[in-house]
Amino acid sequence: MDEVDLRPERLSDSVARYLEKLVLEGTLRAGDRLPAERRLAAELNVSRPSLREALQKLEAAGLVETRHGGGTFVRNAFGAALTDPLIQLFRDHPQAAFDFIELRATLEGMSAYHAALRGTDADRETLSEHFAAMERAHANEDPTEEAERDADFHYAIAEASHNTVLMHVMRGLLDLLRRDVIFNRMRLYKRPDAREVLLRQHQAIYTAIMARDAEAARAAAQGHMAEVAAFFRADREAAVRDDSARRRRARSRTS
Amino acid sequence: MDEVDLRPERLSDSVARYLEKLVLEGTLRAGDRLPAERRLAAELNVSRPSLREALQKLEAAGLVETRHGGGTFVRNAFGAALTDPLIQLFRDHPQAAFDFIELRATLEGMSAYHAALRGTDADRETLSEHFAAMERAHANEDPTEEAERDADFHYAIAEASHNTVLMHVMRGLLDLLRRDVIFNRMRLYKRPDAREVLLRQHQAIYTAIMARDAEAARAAAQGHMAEVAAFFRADREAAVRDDSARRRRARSRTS
DNA sequence: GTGGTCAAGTGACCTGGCCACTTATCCGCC
DNA sequence: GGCGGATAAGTGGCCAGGTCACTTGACCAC
Repeated sequence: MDEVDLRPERLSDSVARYLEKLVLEGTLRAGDRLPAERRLAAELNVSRPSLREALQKLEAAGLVETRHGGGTFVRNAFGAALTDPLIQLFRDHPQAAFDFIELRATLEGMSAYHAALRGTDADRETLSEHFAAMERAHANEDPTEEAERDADFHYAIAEASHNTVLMHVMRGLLDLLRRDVIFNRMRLYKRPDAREVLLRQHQAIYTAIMARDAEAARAAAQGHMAEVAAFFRADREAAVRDDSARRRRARSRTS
Repeated sequence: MDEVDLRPERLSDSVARYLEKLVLEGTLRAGDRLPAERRLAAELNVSRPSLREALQKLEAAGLVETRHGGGTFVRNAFGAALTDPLIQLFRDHPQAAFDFIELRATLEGMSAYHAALRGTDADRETLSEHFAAMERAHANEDPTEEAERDADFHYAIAEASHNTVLMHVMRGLLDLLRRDVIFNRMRLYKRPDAREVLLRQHQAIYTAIMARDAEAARAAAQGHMAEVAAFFRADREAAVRDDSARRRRARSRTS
């Protein structure tokens, strides 16, 4: 028996869906200003709270932007791509991002370890291909591409570990990462020293697995993630320094 | 000039962020029911509409689910995303249970390690309670109850590790155990020798964490899972023997 | 022009209410 | 004793109507 859900749709949901449709169809274009809440509510024959709930949802989804005394505006549809709810979660709660990296360190270590032990020749071959692709992206100075190939590489290791459950979990974690390309990764990969270091570490993991040295593979993978954590931390600290510098400039201007 | 945004946060957004934090930290667990809107609004000192806007956003993000006359419930955002595919996996490939145990060995090790390092006094207290409950269930010879308390104990360790992401992943995995999708643990717990050994190993993990000995805690947890794997293997072999015998009997009846 | 003031319009937030649905309890029937 | 249906309490869904703070633009004085 398939599960069904006959619950009637919430009013705010159908309103949100209606407005979403208008944006997608192009009836409402980016930059357009929506009618005032009171008016729009009247036009749609719904109460203002219901309309507001719908607008909040659209804003959370990145489709719309509201300015306090100004009005509500349609945003670039492009904006919708970079506002995944889960990503948002990690952005709003920085500690969770650290926990994420810490967990990945352990799982990447386990992946690399078992990949070295149990990887077949076919696994090694695909791994080699992925590593080569990563090197090419690195040479091309294409950070976005490099980040993608990075995720591919790590997933290939998980596959080579021949632990299906680990594979599934890693896939979930890496998907999260992939969707985050724009925020964290770009900043990480823009630093030339970081890109260089990361590539060398990938190389270390790769050679250890190819040499069937399980312990070395695990150590390399964990070291790699430790480095990512360090960069991440440094990135945060750099932001703090920038803040301080900005404050200094601001003060010197006013003095 | 750098872009700045001094607009004050919307009330509904800070409410949403607050509730998000509770879910991330594990204060609100998946399946928990939130207080009624009127009550929760009063507790947070906000109006019901503002709370509702926050809840709508959380629901859109998949963190929460509301049923019309029933209440609002916390959903397992990551856990579900990570473990839902696993249910399918175990149905199609029962032998993936070995992989499951192997992964758990690593994660339980990580949990125990960090629990020993970072666990607070409050964590140790709840851990003690869970361990005591497990001992009671053991003495009462109640396998079902003992298995439940077992899962509780392991989850308490994950909580004490203070890695929120690890916590959610472990919760997803332990839920699979609880729902018995992986193997019939009842059979495991029915073997008196197994129960005895498992309890002793739990004791070892427990004392190591209480003594703040991280390495010992990890070793104990990993050893524990190794033992589970061994029992499981034996159990499977016994099941195979039973099946063969049953088929022989069935054939002899029909002949 | 430039700077300031002022009023209209807007979103943010609240109070207080009604209705529909869900749940559990209890009661009467079988 | 168990089972099905009524009932009551609690819950989310929705609305009306209002206050406040902010933005905007027009207007005015300098």
